[in-house]
Amino acid sequence: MRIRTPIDLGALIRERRKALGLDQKTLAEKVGVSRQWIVDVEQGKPRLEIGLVLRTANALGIALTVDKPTEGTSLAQPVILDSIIDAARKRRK
Amino acid sequence: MRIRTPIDLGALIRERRKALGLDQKTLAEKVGVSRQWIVDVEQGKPRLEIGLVLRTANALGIALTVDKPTEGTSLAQPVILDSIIDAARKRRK
DNA sequence: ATATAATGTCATCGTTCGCTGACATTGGGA
DNA sequence: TCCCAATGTCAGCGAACGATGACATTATAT
Repeated sequence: MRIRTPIDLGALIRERRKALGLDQKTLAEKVGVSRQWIVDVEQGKPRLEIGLVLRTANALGIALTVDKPTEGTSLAQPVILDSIIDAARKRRK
Repeated sequence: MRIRTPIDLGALIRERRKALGLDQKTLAEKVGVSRQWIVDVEQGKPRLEIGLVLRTANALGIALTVDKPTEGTSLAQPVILDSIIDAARKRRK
């Protein structure tokens, strides 16, 4: 399933939360945000923090992935991506 | 490749921007944000707006997808969820 | 039908955002 | 080597966030 908008992601978070048998209060406690925030993200509010959104997705076992560019394009190989990410993490610290 | 944090996504955005031969100013104009915002997202700032982040990814042709849970399996196991959440809490503090 | 749980909605407040513009530093082409 | 492009960094400001708590509405269990 393709994620294009905050509404797409919010609907997925709600679906997965219900599939896991959790209510909004329980998920909020597990993620470490307010229940109001869970309401907001499930409703697809566009101005929420990307860090909290990714954390919520991770907490629900939602694996966001990016497809590799199709063969023939000149984009970077996976190993280069990994080193870029490693470098970014080092800069963060 | 798996996107877990704003830094993961920021590094990917920068890599794809360069692969497309764009500079920060050009991408900013294409997305409709400031160049400062592009600097921020590439550096993995966690508190940026999810709506702008997704719009930037879309503008670069980055397709974010979510794998469906395999048929017959129950979703993520509770113990795995708990450890992920515990890790998230430790990072937040 | 009733009671409780879950969700939706709203307001307040301290904090941070995104834009803008300027300036410093680094990268890259000639 | 030089010059310009690209990127990094910084500050001020109006607007919105996330937490909190309360209340209304809907869903669900009995």
